[in-house]
Amino acid sequence: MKRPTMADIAREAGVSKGAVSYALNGRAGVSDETRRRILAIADQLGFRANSAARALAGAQAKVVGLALPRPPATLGVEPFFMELISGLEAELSTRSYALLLQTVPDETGEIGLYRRWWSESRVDGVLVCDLRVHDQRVTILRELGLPAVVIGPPSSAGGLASIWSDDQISMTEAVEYLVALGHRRIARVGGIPRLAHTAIRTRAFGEACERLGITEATTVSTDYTGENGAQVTRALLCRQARPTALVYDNDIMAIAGLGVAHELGLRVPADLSIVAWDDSPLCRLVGPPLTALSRDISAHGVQAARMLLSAMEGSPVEDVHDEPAHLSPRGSTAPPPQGSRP
Amino acid sequence: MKRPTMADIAREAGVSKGAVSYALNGRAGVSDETRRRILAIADQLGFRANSAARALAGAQAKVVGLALPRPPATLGVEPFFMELISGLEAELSTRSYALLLQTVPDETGEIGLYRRWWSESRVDGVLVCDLRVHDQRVTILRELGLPAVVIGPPSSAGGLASIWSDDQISMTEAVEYLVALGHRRIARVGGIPRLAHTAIRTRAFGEACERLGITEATTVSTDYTGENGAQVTRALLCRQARPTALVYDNDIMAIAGLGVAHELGLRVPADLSIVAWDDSPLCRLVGPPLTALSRDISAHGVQAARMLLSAMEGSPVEDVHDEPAHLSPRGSTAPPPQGSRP
DNA sequence: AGCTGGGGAAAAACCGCTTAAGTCGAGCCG
DNA sequence: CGGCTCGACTTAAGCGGTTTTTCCCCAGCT
Repeated sequence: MKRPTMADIAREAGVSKGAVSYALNGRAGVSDETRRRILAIADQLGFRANSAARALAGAQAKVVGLALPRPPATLGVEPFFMELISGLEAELSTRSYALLLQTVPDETGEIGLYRRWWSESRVDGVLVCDLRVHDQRVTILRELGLPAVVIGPPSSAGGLASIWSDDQISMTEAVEYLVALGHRRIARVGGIPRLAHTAIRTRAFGEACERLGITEATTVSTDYTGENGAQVTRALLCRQARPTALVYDNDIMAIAGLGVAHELGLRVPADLSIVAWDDSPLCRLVGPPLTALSRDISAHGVQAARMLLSAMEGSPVEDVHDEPAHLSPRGSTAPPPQGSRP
Repeated sequence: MKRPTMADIAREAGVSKGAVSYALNGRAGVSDETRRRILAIADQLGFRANSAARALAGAQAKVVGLALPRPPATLGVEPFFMELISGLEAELSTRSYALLLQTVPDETGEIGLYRRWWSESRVDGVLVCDLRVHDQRVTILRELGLPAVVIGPPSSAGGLASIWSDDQISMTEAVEYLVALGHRRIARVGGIPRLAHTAIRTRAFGEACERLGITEATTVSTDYTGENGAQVTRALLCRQARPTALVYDNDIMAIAGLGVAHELGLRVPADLSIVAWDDSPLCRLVGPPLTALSRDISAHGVQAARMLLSAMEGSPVEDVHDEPAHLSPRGSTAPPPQGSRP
């Protein structure tokens, strides 16, 4: 089977390739009459512009890239990325952009990938996630002039357009809620510490606790995996004065934590309250359903894709401040057990 | 910043573009001496062949496509795809192939996507999953001559190379295990019925039950979502003579089912045994940990990518029969409650 | 001396599309 | 009626690779 080319259409319509190009791209230079004829023929032949040729001729590749900065093994369980991807996809596909995906082992690898994508002209723009506090990637991207949108706090975006939700607000809400329930010993199972949003959450957690007079407020770091979350939870719950409430940095760890609580014979929420961050359907499916900081990640993705598309068109793009995750109280939180109240 | 091109290298080295091409691609036609010089210069300039130009010149695009045939919303929770993707990625990235991802609403959309990918020369090959019993997609792909590997049973692959694990064996193992524990009323919460592997599992479930003299063996269909799984579970457990064991077609629904059991005051495994299919880390994290049919999806992905790569090279590719999912007994299965034994 | 053969490399064609520049006839104006 | 503008196309030059063809030079043979 042979692919039809513009030359075929031109021959068929008795015009030049150039005219066909103008007609197909909706540009001036051909009469409406001719345009219609060309479009009809193109349609009938099932013509599709060869993406390589188009990209080569200086137009866009119609591809955006997303580097996934987590080891492949941990990606599977983390619903965040898949939801983000489906949001991105939803927007990109309507504009017939494709999404190029690649996992990278670390920041260096990611920078190499951007360099390669750039020098191969493989993508028109990229989305950057998991921002570090001082992130080299933004520097490189600006240097390369590769359009990019950062999914993360603008404070670390180094001038690139960014979309984020204010984790400080959400964290504060969670802590206030727990304190209002009567909790005084609250611990946090945090994510990877070098990530910018983790830092923000850690600070917010600390500040909120201090403001509310909670002196026993620990944050323990993890790598976001369920195993690690379970491990840390176990350690926390075996302490002398165990916390009465745990705040997790993602939902997977929260679910793992729930499992550990069961295992140790602690009742949730009677003996232990649990708050998850990110509210995948899973949170509603476990027993008890988890109180979670929920936000619409997929919508986040849609928005990010939109921003990137307009950045690629060259229009100046404003940082977007998406709605912060808000607390959805469910069955996993309650006042602390009697004995542990002051 | 300007991208170095082959012309730049040629000028620098005082040779022609053609010589550079030969040198870089390790083909005959240049002396070792010249080749070394060219390679050195290319390296020093950080040269990367423009992927569009390369694709245009008839070489490969170095991209493989994966259409995700599920509504974006359900993708997030389903660990299967993400694990598959990370496996694919692991293999593809070592050979510097990129993975192009797109969600499609239905089979028609997917066929359209393949057509478009083909006519745009966007991909060198595709991976097909979620096979239907009589799947149109395989016909189209053969017609287009687009290299493809089917992730699913060869019976529905219509001659395309396929990689699969024998779900019949696994299903039989699960049923035998439950029956050996003493269960007599077993129900199955199945996946989307028009998918080929679902059909295979349904048949295997029915046959195994019949062979073992289990007369009350129902299969209920779902759309694989946790919600649907919960719903169906609720209905099954409210029946007159409720089943003492449930076999789920994925892990998400199994977890949802566990939640429902808790909600109804049934103890797992004392009152109800649960078997999950696909063993994401989640299964080990809930309480009790779920007995599951586990297989290495990521390895499956690696293998699939390898097959596709060799199919794209034109070598004949044998169907691969991956190891079937095998039962990992955990805390969610036990003999049925006393009263319900015959 | 003349012919052949072959290796190393230059030259040029080509892939399919975009786009600047050029052509040509029609319409308008002074 | 000459000169101009303008719309509708055509021409042709890239884009950055690959591949085919051509060319040159020199060794080897008759």
